[in-house]
Amino acid sequence: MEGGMISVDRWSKGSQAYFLTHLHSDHTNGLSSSWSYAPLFCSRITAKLFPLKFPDFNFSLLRLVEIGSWHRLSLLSPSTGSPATVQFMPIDAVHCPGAVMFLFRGVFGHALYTGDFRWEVNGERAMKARNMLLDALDGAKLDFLYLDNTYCNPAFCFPTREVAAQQVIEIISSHPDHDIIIGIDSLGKEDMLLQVSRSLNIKIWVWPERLQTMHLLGYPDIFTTRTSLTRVRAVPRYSFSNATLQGLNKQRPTIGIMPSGLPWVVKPFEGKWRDGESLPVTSTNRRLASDGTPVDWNMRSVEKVHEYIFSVPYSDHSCFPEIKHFVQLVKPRNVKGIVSMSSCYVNPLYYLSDLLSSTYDKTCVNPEVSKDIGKLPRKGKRKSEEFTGTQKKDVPSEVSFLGVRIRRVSVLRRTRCGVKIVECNDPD
DNA sequence: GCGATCAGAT
DNA sequence: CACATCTGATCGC
Repeated sequence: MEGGMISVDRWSKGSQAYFLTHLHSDHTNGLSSSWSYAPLFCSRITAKLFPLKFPDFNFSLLRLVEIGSWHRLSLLSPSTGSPATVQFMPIDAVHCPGAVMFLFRGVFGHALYTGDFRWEVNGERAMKARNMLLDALDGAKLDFLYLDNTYCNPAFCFPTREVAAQQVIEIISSHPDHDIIIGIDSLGKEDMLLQVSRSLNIKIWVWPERLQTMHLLGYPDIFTTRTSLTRVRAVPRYSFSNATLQGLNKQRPTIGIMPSGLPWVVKPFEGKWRDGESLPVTSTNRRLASDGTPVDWNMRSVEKVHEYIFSVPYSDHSCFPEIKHFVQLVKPRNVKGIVSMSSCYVNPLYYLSDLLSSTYDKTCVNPEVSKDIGKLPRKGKRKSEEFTGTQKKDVPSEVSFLGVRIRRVSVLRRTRCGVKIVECNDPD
């Protein structure tokens, strides 16, 4: 939309202020060293890491903002050109280093963009952040919530990161003669590695850029780029594969550990499981209930998904019970998921409809969304079929099994897009 | 030839 | 399915 005032994790031209929640690349699409549209607000840690990703950026545009403080922006109303004030507060998202949510206050009311977040129900940092948010709202309801709906499905329920890290430790200590490969990204899961290192009194190998990140973040000297110093290596997730592990095992006995909220799947599951049949723990497959929704993910624990590979439910995104807890807390009038698919749309309200029906402002609901409230997921598995037009067609089993609503388009691609907030509601 | 965008894979 | 990331192809300049 033309004439927006502020953009969050969205970098196209036309806003007067831009906000970056964290430095994962799916939130920086469109940002580059040559980007220079307007001031960019982010947390202190994000600003510190920023040059690693965008070395030639015009840093005079960066505005580091303190978590827990209200900041005032004087902007111009896009429609009238008259001055308009927006206030905002960054709040700890407890996702990866530097990650924050942004709470906005203006003529539109209160709007919260969560970015990616994990607020464990009894987590110390999450509780502090939760109190900060409630204090900032001061009894007001949230008018707009832009929610990290990555795992907004009751099928997703995983332990705290501390428990999951303990599972990693147990896998490593039960393989005393193996080399260990752990798949991680360019940012995030540092605390898991720290917990492993301390508990087993062992250093952890990381690749050179990652070591630089660790140093900038001020982690103690437990990370190294010298392979001879440790049998535990954290490697980029994209370089972690079945083939990699098979290759490594020709040299030395090696196991891989994949920390993820999603089971790490070697191959997509094509077969059929009878309802009620239990899976062996070594299986890579998941069982479907008769309505097509997955079971067995609840309280899912360590899973050996391959001869050499273990999947551990360590997630930097909130799982469903945490999302539910969060939504109950902020009582939003309007919710929009920040993660969507171009081929299928996971309506973030779907499994929250009971919670939202009392507070939800029906007049703000996109008709597409309101139609869905109270509807049941589609049942059963379908055969894959080319999508056309607007008529209902059969959908791939993987899509219906997630219990999502289908919006067909030509490409199968996940998108995570930021948002542009304009003067009078109408988010996006 | 370069950056932005997209498809595909891990 | 997709956690986030990289590589390679293609498009427009």
